[in-house]
Amino acid sequence: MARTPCCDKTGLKKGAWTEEEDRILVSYIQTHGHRNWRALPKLAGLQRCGKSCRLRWMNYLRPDIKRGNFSEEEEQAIIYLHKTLGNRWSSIAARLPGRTDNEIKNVWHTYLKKKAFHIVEKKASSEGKSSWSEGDLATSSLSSREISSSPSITVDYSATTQDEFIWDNRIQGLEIANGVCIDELPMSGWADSAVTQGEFIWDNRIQGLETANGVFIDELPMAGSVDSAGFPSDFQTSSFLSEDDDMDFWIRILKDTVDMSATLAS
DNA sequence: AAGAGTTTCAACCGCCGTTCA
DNA sequence: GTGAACGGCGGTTGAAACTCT
Repeated sequence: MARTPCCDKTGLKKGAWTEEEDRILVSYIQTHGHRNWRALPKLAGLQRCGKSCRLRWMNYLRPDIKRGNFSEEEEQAIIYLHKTLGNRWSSIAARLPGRTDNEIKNVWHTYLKKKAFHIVEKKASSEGKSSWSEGDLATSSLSSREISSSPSITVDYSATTQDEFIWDNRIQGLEIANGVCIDELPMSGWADSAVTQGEFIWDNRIQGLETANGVFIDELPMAGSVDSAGFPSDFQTSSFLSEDDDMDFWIRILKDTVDMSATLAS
């Protein structure tokens, strides 16, 4: 069966938005919000499809959008987060306040990718490797320490409320030291709903860990604004793990996270 | 000055997961 | 349980701006 189009495009305008269209969209959203993107253009009196309105608002008109060039710190953060998350632009954008996924994607493809390659190339050269390829970027054990000699990544985990906020730099330090973002751990799809405490078998150890500790890993208190202190002085930063560590790698991160969470909460 | 080539980035497209009737 | 509607996402496009010759 043919897929239904997102909207009837006959008579709808495409291409660059005019100032007048922007004004209408902003005015409508400020007054009524944007509960239903598909219905919005008709209600606002715009000859655009709902998706186009959403994109324009999310990527350009939102009041919290930060315009202008990316700072050195933001570039370092993108390179580091891309190494960790891959092309998950929205996940990367969620950690850079005021920046959109589209903007980050554009910046990556225009010049940051080359910059990251340059760092990998420099590393390969210092290790006596004669040549490098695009794959090296994805597989290299590039840590934030190699991206910048003094990492200063400003990350905003604003997904949960400030009331629940129990944060200090140790969790960020845990992420940086291990080259991961804790809330991106591969938890979904692995868990066996039948698992109980003590039944730690290969595929369900993560859920077992949750059960044993009475927590949900993705609800750990990691949200809130993080300052850019980078590595806390008392945190071990010399333990970047290779991809070969696989499940043990993740288990160790989760165990550390659970322990840390308990310490912070007490 | 002007035309060609390159870069930038806003916008579009189509797929996918979630929600809801 | 099912399928349509919807929002969100990443890949891609193409016009405008910029640089080079």
